[in-house]
Amino acid sequence: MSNKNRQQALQLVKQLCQQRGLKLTTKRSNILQLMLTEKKGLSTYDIVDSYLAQYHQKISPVSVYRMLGFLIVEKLVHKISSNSQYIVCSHITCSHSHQMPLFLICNNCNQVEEVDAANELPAALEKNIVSTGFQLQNKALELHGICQICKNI
Amino acid sequence: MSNKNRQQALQLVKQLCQQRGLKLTTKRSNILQLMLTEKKGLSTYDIVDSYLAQYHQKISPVSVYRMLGFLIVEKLVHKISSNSQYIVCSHITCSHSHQMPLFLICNNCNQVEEVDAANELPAALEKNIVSTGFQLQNKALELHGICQICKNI
DNA sequence: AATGAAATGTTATAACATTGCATTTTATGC
DNA sequence: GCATAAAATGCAATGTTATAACATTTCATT
Ligand SMILES: [Zn+2]
Ligand SMILES: [Zn+2]
Ligand SMILES: [Zn+2]
Ligand SMILES: [Zn+2]
Repeated sequence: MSNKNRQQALQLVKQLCQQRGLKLTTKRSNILQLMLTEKKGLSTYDIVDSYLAQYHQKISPVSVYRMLGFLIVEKLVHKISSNSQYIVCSHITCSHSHQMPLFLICNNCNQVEEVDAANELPAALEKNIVSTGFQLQNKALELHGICQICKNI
Repeated sequence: MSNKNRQQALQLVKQLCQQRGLKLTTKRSNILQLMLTEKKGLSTYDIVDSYLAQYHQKISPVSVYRMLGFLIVEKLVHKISSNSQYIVCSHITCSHSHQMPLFLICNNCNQVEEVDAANELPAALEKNIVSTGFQLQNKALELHGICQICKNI
């Protein structure tokens, strides 16, 4: 994300936190900024390292977990559970709500692209499981493969 | 899985290993049997505990990882990466090959049901990602929710 | 300034996974 | 049968991801 877009995103998040009565503390903000500069998924410990590099300040993994927890609850960040990494929600700059995000995770470069399930996909999925009586809760799909950039290298 | 079906599955796996020139050692077989008795996903360490309880013999986590690795390579076992658990492939008793398995994982009881994507689902998924240039590799979908049994409790 | 709630720090530990090397088991050629 | 090599397993150490328990700091409210 470009510097300008990052500033804009941060501004919007600030507003949003104010609306919700939440505190976007310096460290929470720093972590979010840090994540906004990356299109890649980051592990908790990646963030710890990156935080030190960027802000010349140590932060403990425990704190990072807690701050990620905060950001996830507020739907600003997603956890990619298949590889224990975290990304900023692609909808952070818009009010757009999710229905069924698809995470396209590159096994080569770790980039994660978040797109929305469109057309008949949600219905097709539902149709596939309705006979089992299973009730879907987490509707995000984590898809692993090779991104366009890596494919063309 | 019933005792009879388990014996049958084991018999088939034995044959299959012979065909492929693989050794289904006692411990590998024990682990597979152990997993066949469960519809739940098991973690590596669950298997360590269960192995001790069933066979009165200690086995190290490292060994379990290796044996799971063997079973996964041979497509007899799946890893559910979103919760680090392992299940026997539902197709173990048939020659049926996968195209796109759906793992329906109960967040309450941990049961995993493996069903095959049917009808327009694979095509719908492909249609959703084709414009991104992303090339899907691992086509399994891990879906979290509540199973029928837990829903009705 | 006193108070209390939220955030953050600190330490320990749980849970999941891999590496490297030693030993045992098994298959194979002589 | 026996030597040899390869495969499987054991074992110790370490790495990675995550949470629990408790202490301290920060900050708004009174
Ligand atoms: Zn999102
Ligand atoms: Zn890539
Ligand atoms: Zn399967
Ligand atoms: Zn259940």
